[in-house]
Amino acid sequence: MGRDFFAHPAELVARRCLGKILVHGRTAGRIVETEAYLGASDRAAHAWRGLTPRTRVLFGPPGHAYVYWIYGMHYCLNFVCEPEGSPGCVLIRALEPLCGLSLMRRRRAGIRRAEDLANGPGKLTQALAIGARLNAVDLTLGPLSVRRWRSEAELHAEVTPRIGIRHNAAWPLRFVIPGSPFASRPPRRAAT
DNA sequence: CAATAGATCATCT
DNA sequence: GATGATCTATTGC
Repeated sequence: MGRDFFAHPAELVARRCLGKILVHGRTAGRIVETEAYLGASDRAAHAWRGLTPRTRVLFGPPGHAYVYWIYGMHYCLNFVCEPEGSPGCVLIRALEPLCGLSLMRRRRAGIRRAEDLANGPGKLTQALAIGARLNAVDLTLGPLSVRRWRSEAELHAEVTPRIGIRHNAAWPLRFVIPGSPFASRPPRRAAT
């Protein structure tokens, strides 16, 4: 996807990312779950406090990766959205593994089910080997990129509150492909 | 199945 | 010095 794909409000880009393919080297997966993070109005967003050394990338031009280290253990991957100066971004929360499955299994030792290889923000960065070196890279140049799968129409999205945050916990900014077994939370079984 | 503890460190107050 | 956009293993019902 080119720069124009990312140069829109984060909610819109988050929705449109569903079904797209995230590629890094020989590994790739279909994006099945995303979350939008906004700017100064969104206390859950890193950019809420404004421009700091860490959030510099978020205030830059769209179409770049924002990779941050969290809980002393994990990396999370975001796509910078909106025009330069506006810090909205999209957190990639889960992938359906498509290419390089054996490599992913090696990176995620001990995982048996394919559904568990990349069904969480920290898991997918481990499976695709996404780390601090990829912070601020341009997604339109590679080696990290987002691609369209065939000419798929915009998917219907299930919209829910975001996960794991304290502030604005009710805002409906999480987008999931309905029924996907690769989302970070399994679809609730239908009531009888 | 649900709840919880522990790992562990960059970032900002 | 506290906090956090998490994951895994373990415990308890």
